[in-house]
Amino acid sequence: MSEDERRIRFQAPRGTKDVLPEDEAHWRFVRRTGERVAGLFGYRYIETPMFEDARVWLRTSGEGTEVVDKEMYLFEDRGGEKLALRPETTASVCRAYIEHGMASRPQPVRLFYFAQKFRYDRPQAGRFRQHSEFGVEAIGDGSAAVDAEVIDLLATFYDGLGLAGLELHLNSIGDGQCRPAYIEALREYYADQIDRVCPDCRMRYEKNPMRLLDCKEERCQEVIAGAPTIAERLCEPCATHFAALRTYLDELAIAYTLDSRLVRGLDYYTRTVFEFMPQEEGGQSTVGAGGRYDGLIELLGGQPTPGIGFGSGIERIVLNLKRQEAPVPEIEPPRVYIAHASEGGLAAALRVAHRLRGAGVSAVVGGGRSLKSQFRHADAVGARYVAVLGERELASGEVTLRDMRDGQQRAVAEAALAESVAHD
RNA sequence: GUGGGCGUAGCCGAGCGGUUAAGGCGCCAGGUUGUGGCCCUGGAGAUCGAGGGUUCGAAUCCCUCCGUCCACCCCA
Repeated sequence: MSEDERRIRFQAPRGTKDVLPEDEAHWRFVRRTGERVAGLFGYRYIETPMFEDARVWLRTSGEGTEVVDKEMYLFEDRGGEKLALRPETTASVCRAYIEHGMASRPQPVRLFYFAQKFRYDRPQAGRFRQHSEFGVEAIGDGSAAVDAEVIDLLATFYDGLGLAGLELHLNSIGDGQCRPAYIEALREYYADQIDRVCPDCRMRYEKNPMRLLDCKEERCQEVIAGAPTIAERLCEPCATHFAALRTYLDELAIAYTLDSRLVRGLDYYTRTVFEFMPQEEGGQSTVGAGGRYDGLIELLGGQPTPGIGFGSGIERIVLNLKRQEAPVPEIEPPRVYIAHASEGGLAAALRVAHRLRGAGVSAVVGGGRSLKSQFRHADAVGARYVAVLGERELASGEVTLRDMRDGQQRAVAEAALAESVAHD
């Protein structure tokens, strides 16, 4: 190794980040809340590989979408398999549903997950090349009641986190029956206005007309305002489904904003689509989003099976919790810090710590330094008690126990230590 | 993929052509005889993001790259 190579300072790759102990309280709170709420709704845990056959996404996400065209991490392994780092989780879970014959389980199959996703984006605040998300999928029941359930689950999750000010945007984008006709109507409308819109929109007109509605360019707004909406063109079944969902949401007292311009970035969505976003203005706003995907299982080679789910980015949740200074449960510091002096003291300290942990009491053993140092250290890590094991204690068989909160000290038999520190 | 701001020790941050590269936080140690939080003293820790150039001389000026942040795009 050359001198130059030896001096390399490694960094986490662009767009990735380390989650450090400073963030532990937030991350574990989000995780615990997700697990708890998923349990409340009867959802079961699933985990799928971080990479798999690239076709799982190439076949489902849609050509012309950013995710497939330019954001996937594609690679070949040593055996020549064409693989991709998971850019989104739903298709992966659906693949598992088919592979493991979950159609023969009671329907719908309710699943939740924590997963990393990878997209080759240009990073910015709240946007990463690797991010984590909490998500659920309910597969095998096309009823609007399941749509309401999934949205309710996500709202309950945010509520449990104490995230305030999120607005639910809701839309129906129709299905194979009505969407083609709508897209035709949209194209017809835009055909006359095509010279008035931005270059991006001209491209959208060709490749992905639904996204025309999503354009933020000033010059396109007037055109969008006059465009036909999907709402007025939904086929009877889609309209009925959407109306039912709205009734259920009203029943659940879940407020929402109808947003006829809400379009998702993946092609497999049908009917219900939704997004939760903070009310403040700003780019990377969406914290959680999802929708129904009634054709997806079939695209992956399974029997026609309806499904709906959402994903919610944990980095963005944590960002919003911090912005709002929302309280999160603190991480418990070690209960007992075991300070020692002399060699025999260290061995005894290890034994005492082992015994405390066996009794369910957290304990850390001080390093080889002066007692003064060990006390400073104990204070710095926030230990409630310090147990001293020095020559006197080794001789007497009792440890000196100091309550760091009030400074009171007393001698305690080793066997009684766990009990002595158990209560406040 | 496009445009812009920024990059000095783990963190914050002064210096902006010639300094042994401030200061604060944090870390480590000491303030006598086995003990924390406050205070005092000392110490470790900086290829001044990287490479190239201009100059007698560059952390300070120029170029390239990398990283980061913001907006767009897209999305969680």
